[in-house]
Amino acid sequence: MFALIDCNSFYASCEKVFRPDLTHSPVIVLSNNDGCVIARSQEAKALGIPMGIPFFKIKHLIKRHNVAVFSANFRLYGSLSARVMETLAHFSPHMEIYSIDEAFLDLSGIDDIEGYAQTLRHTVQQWTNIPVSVGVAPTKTLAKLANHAAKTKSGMNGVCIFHPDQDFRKIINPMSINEIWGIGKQYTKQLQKIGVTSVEDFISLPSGWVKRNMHVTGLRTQRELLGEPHLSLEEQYTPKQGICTARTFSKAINTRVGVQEAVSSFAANVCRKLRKQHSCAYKITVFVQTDSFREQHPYYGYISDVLNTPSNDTVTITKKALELLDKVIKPRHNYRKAGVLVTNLVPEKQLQLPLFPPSSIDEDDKRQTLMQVIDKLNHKWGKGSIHLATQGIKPAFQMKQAYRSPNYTTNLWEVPVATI
DNA sequence: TCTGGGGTCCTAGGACCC
DNA sequence: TCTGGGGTCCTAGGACCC
Repeated sequence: MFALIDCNSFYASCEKVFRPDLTHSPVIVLSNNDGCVIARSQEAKALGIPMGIPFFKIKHLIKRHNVAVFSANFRLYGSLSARVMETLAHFSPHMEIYSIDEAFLDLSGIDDIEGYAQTLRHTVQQWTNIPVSVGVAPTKTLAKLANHAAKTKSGMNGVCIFHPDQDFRKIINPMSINEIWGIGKQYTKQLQKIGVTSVEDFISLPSGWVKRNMHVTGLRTQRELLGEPHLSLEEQYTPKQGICTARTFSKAINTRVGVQEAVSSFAANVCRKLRKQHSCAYKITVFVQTDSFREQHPYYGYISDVLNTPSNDTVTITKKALELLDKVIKPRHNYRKAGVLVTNLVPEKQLQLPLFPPSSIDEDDKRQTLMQVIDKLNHKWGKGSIHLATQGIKPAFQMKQAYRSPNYTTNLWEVPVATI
């Protein structure tokens, strides 16, 4: 049996952990640049604040209902996520961390699953102060639906179990197809067109139709809903196949230097992530975009190139990224977004050296040491404490974060203070 | 004034090979 | 008039997820 443990309103719950005064208040968390709503506490959902809505459109609601507003603080959420996952690891030797706020556990061999799930829930609450819901079922896709039921149906007490020998169809059949894991906006639209609206409708579709229109992934989803497991627990860490850093600028940038500084920073960030997972990249892509909301014909340009030798060196990759930027940027445009993407990743240790290396092995070693020092300093003193000059001293692309909470758990100067 | 970021997987189609 | 068959690899684009 698979259990899916999902943190309730995770980012909003994180913001409440060190703010007991907000325990019963509506709380929302905003995306980068304080652009739109990406998380809402239960109380905020009840006020009718939709997911993803631009912040400026709900300012009146915020004022009227005294909603607590936070800029996204991903450091804090990452740190609290680790605490939750460590707690969950006590409950099964087999766990898959699926996202920042979700994990699958293998609960095979547990007799009293209901009691076990309740204990798990209370333990996470007590140890981390984060509320979670638990769904248990014979397949991952069904566990997702069980979790959804645990969250939304009254009387479930945060736990919902689909035993294979029990008639859980009564619960899932009426559910809407867009609750199914793997059926998103487009498929929902397509399915509704042919009159398929409930889980039951979807299950009864001929598999030929599903295969034709939703490919093998759709077919897998259908089978999983019937109780046949087709997805297994992925316990092993797999390195990422692509790494990207992209940002919307708080204000449009109309100078070449401004965009160069942004792209330099993104390249540096991508390299830091590459080194963290011990990978090197062959291919680099740079993209820029003008304002897609205000311009009638916004410009989206992207360009890629491959390196002779894969690298995770900030100087090498930044140089290449700036070269590419020069080719893709058009003058007299107001840029609103840019990004750097690296793909064709290979493990650091298995580098294929070129026949005629451009630099000596000694120089490479020196460069690697330099990167290690940079990573250490930035880890200790904060991102960007030391950086290439091309990233700029006072860059124009700085993010807007007017409502950021303290880094309670990761910065000694921001730990909560108790006064008596 | 104001609209996020970072990933995965799958398929179709083109280039190229023998 | 009529134009093979069977592969591989790569890329772009579209779907999905949180």
